[in-house]
Amino acid sequence: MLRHAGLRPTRQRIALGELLFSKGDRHISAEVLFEEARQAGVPVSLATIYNTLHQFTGAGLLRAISVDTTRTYFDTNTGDHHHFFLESSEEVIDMPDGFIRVENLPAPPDGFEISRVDVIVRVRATDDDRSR
Amino acid sequence: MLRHAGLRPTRQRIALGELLFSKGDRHISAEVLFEEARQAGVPVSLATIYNTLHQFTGAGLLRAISVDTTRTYFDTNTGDHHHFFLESSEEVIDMPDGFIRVENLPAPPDGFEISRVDVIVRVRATDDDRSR
DNA sequence: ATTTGTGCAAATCGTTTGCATCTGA
DNA sequence: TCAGATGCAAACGATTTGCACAAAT
Repeated sequence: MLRHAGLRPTRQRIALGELLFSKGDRHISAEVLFEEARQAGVPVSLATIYNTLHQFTGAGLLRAISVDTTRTYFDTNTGDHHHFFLESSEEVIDMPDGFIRVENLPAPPDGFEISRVDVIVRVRATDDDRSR
Repeated sequence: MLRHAGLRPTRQRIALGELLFSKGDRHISAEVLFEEARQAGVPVSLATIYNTLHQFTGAGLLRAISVDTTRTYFDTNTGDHHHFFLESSEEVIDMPDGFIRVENLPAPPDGFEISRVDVIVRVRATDDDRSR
């Protein structure tokens, strides 16, 4: 898989790849992956986590999502789908597939073509106090 | 306007409000607004820019958009509309109104209600070299 | 042997905070 | 007068970078 993506299969890339892709679809931040690696006994530095996430993204194995300005989330599902964002817990979850259809998209500005359409449905707990 | 929002009309808030709202709909970052204020001869600190942007957002005068993890953009158009994001220039522009219809939205997870639906259409220059 | 990746620590960058000072009501 | 606002500089947290060392081909 790594070799196919033009990346040298190193210890840490293999380990991170396993952490990322063997548990189904995930939305993970660098910090969390770092922590998981640490707990799995994989010796890896935070710098390498970032490098790897970006290389994987460049290779099309991951997709970066911006929902939250403070953190970048990486999505292991690179297919065509959209997300819920739980505002309270700052969690990103996949929207069940086959839903959402974006209709009547306007033409992009002249000289531009669509690269991706992101739909993010922000949700909050129903019984939250709405005083803010 | 400020008073109506429960904010004291201070020199800097008035000045920033004018910069923000007298040029039609805008998508602006703290840094850029700071620069504009500086050039307009408005004495204001960056901290106050941030305070003001957040207060305005809290008061419903602005809306924060996250398209780019590095920066927060504030939109002076708080109505129901969506955006194009020009990947090359990191610019946010409004989508002409009356377009885009999001159909067949799945129900939010149990105990949650929709707070906002954001659609971001990322576009890139047509003649860009696609080698990356 | 060469090239590419990794780890560390320091550097960056946007943003936030603490606190003394000022200002609008 | 005095609560609330501002400015400064220091603090922060996520991410990036420079460079010496290690590992893959």
